[in-house]
Amino acid sequence: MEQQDTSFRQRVFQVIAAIPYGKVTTYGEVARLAGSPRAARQVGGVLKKLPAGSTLPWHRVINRHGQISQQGEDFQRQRQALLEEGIIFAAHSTVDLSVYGWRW
DNA sequence: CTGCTGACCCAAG
DNA sequence: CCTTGGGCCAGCA
Repeated sequence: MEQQDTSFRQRVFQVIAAIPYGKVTTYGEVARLAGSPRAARQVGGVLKKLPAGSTLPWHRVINRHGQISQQGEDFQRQRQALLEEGIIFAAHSTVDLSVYGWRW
């Protein structure tokens, strides 16, 4: 089988790195693809500690409601990044996952 | 080693 | 429809 001695964090990095430009996914999906379906929360924990200069497309990860789970400046930053990829937010800052969702 | 925390999710009411 | 409560699980003090 594949290598499972890689840390959870490592696998999360790989999963997120594979999200195509213009697409988004949820924390739950990332957790599932990383091998721990119930560790959606921890995905956020990993991203929170992401180094500032990371090239990882962390902004393409949102919650299952199609909304940004952050607040404050980070919220604004993420929204900006998504808008620049052509991802459109509805009235209530909602992303249509049936349109932009990755591997749905 | 123990306990607390959280950029979540789901089932019930 | 919205609100609660519980679980889950990796990180870190």
